[in-house]
Amino acid sequence: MHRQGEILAAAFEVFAAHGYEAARIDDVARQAGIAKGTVYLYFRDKQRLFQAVVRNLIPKRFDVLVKSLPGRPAEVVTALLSQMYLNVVRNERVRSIVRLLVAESGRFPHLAEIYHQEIVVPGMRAMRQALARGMEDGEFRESDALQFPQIVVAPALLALVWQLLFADSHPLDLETYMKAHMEFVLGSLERVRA
Amino acid sequence: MHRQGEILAAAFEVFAAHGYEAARIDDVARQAGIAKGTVYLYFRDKQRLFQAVVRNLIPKRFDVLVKSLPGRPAEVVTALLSQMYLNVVRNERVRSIVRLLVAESGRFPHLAEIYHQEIVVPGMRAMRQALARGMEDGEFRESDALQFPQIVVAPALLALVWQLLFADSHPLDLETYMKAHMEFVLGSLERVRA
Amino acid sequence: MHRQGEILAAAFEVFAAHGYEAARIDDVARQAGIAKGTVYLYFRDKQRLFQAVVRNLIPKRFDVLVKSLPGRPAEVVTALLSQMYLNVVRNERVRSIVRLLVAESGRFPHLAEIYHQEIVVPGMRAMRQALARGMEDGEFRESDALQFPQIVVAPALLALVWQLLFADSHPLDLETYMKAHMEFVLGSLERVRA
Amino acid sequence: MHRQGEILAAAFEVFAAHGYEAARIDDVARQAGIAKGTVYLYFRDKQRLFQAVVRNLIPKRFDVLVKSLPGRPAEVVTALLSQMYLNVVRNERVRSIVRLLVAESGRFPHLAEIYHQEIVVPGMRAMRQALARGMEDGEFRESDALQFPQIVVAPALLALVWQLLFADSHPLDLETYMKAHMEFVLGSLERVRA
DNA sequence: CATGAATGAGTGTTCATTCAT
DNA sequence: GATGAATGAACACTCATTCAT
Repeated sequence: MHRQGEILAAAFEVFAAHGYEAARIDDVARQAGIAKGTVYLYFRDKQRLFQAVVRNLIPKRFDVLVKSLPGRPAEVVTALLSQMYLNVVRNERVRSIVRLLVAESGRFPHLAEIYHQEIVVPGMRAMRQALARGMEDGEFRESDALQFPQIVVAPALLALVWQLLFADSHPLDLETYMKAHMEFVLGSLERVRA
Repeated sequence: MHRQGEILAAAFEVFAAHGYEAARIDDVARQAGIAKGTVYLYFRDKQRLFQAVVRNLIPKRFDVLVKSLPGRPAEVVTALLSQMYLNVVRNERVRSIVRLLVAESGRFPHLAEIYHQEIVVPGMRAMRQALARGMEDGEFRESDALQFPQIVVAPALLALVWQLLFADSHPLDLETYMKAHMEFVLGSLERVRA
Repeated sequence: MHRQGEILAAAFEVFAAHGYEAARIDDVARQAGIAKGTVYLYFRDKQRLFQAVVRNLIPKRFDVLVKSLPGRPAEVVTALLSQMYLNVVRNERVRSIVRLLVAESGRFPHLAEIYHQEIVVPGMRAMRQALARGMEDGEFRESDALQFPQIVVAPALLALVWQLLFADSHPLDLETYMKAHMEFVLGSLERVRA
Repeated sequence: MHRQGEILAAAFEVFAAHGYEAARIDDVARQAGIAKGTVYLYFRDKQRLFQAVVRNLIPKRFDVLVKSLPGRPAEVVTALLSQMYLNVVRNERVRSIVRLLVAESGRFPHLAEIYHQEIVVPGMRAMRQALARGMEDGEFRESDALQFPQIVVAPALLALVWQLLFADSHPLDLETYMKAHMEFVLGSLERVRA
C-alpha cells in the first residue's frame, strides 16, 4: 500500500498543523497529490484516518531502543535521557504527536491509551530497571524515584512542551538544558557527592 | 459587564470541552442562557471570544502568590511546589487551559506568549530566587538549576499532562507523587545528605 | 409556522417531481425562495422533511367526506365513486402522493401504513356500509363485494395509475370511463336488471 | 452475450430494491460478481442500463399468452383474469416492474409507453375480444366494458398495488379476493342471473 | 440591549464514470 | 475483454455571522 503510506504522511502534516477538527480532507488530498475521493478509498472516514495517522506514528520496536543499555547505572540513566532528547524532544514529529494527543485525547481516548502501553510503559520500565540496578549496586541511594520514574524524565517532557508553546519567542538552549537536567538527576540519585 | 463575564465563563467550558474548532457558539450561548446573537454583542467573532476567554483565565495577581514566601530555602521550594500542585495540577480549570494552549498555540501564538509573561516568568523568578537564596545561605549546593528552574518544577507539569492523557485509565496518586517529587528535588539541591 | 408551510409546499413539488432520492434540498429551498440552511431550521434532515411532506398531505377529516351520504344505496355507491374521481383520480396532488407512496414505501414503510389507516380504512368502511345497506334493503344481491369493497373501487385506482403512466401518450376519457365504471359496478350489484 | 444477461439480472434486483436513483452501480457489479468497470463495457451509463433492464423484462411473446383461449366467453374471461393473478399479481418481479414504472415514469416516459404497447394493448385486446364474443353470443349483456376492458381487470391491479404498499401490514388473501373479483365481474357481464 | 430566524460558504462523504494496466 | 484504482462533481448538512424586530 504505497498510496496508503502517502496519504498517512500527508494527513499527519495536516493534522499536526491544524488539529483534528480544523484539518481538511481536501488539504490532505492536495498534500498527497491525489483527489479527495481517493482518500476515502483507503480510509472510511476522517476519524479512522486520524486514528491511523496517530497509530502509524508509534515506533514499531520502541522497547528495543530503551532496553538493556550497557554501562554503569549512571551512564544508563544518562543514555536514556540522551535518547529521549534526541528522539523525543528534538524530533518535531514527536512534538506534533504529543500536541495531537493532548489536544484530542478527549475525542480519542484510546489513542492516549495506546501510547501509554507502547511508549510510556516501556520507557518507564527501562528507567525503573536502571534505577533499581543503581540501588542494588549501591551507586544510587534509595528513593521513591523507583516508584515514579516519571520524575526523572519530567524535565525532558517540560522541554518538549516548552518547545511547543514558546519555541518561537523563547527557545530553549536544549544542549545546556539537557546537561543541567542530567546533572540535577544524578545529583539526586547518586549516593556520594563532593 | 456582568453579561460579558457570564459569556466568558460559558465559553471557557465549551472551549475546554471541545477545543477551539469543535466549539459551537450555539453551545456557548445555551450554556450562558442567552441567545446566540447576544454573544456577538460582546465579542466581534469566535477568535476574539476565544482569546478573551484564555486571557481572562490568567490570575490577576499570580506573582503575589509565589513571591516572598517566608522560611528556609528548602521550605520555600517545598511551598512553591505545594502551591503548584494545589493550584495547577489539581485544578481542572488549569489543566484545561494547558490543554487549550498546547492545542491552539499554533493558531494563537500570542496566547502562549501572554502565559509566558504572566505565569511562567514570575513562577520561574520566584523559584530562582528561592534557589539563589539557598545557595547563598550554603544550604543548597551550586548547580545549574539556577539557570533552569523549570527542571525543579518539571515533575509537576508531567503530572498535569499525565492527568490530561491518562486520568481515566491510569490515574496518578498525586499525594505520593508530590512527596516523591519534593524528596527528589531536595535530594539534588541540598548540600548535606546522610 | 408560515415558513414551515411554505417549505412543505415547495418540498412536495420537488419530491413529487423527482422522487425522494433525486430530490435536492437546494431545489426545495430555491422553490421556497429561501436559503438552503433555512430548510434545516424547520426539518432535521431530508428524511423527516419527506415524511412531514407526505403526512401533511393527508386530508384532516377525510372520513367525514365519505360518511353518511344520503340516498338510496345505489346512489350512495355512485356518489362515493364520484367523489373518488373528483378528489383522487382528477387531483394531481393525490396522484403524486400515490406515486410517492408506491415509489418510496420500501424506504418509508410506515407512510403507507398511515395512509392505510387514514384513507384506505375509512374509505373501505364507507363503501362497505353502502353495500351492506343495499343488501339489507334488497336492492343489491348478496355478494363477496362486501368482503372486498376494494373491488368496487378498483377501476378508479386503475384510472389513477393509468394517468400516472400514460397521461401524455394515451389519456383516459375520465368522464366516459367513470360512467362505464359505475354502470359496470351497479350492473353487478343490483338485483334486478332489464 | 451471456455476461450482458447477468448484468441485466443483477441490475434488475438492485433497481427493484432501491429505485433508480438509490441504486448503486457498485451493487450491480457486486451482485453480478464482476468489477464495476465491466458494467460500462456493456452499458454506456446508468440510464441506459436502467432502460435495458426494464425493456428486458417485457415478455417476448406476451400476446400469445392472452390470445385465442378456448372455451365459452365466461371461461375465457375467467382464464384471462386467472393468468393475470398468476403472472402479474403473484409475481414479485412483475410487482417490482410496476413499482419501477410508477416511480420512474416521470424520468423515463418512453418506458411506460413501451409497456403500454407491449403489455397493456395486447392484454386489453384479448379481454375486449372475449367480451365482444360474449356479447355476440348473447351470453354477455351489452355494456361499455367493451370500451374500457381495463374496468374488468382493475381489481387485479388494485391487488398488485395493495401488495406493494401493504403486503407486510395488511396482506390480501389473494385466493379469496380473486374469486370475489371473478364473481363480481361475471355478475356484471352475464345476462341471466338468479 | 437582546433576540433568533435567516443566510450561504464550507465540509465530509458518495458515487457515476474513466482509463491505465 | 476485464479490472479496480482514481477522479471530481455533487449533495446533505453545519455553523459562524448578520440583522430586522
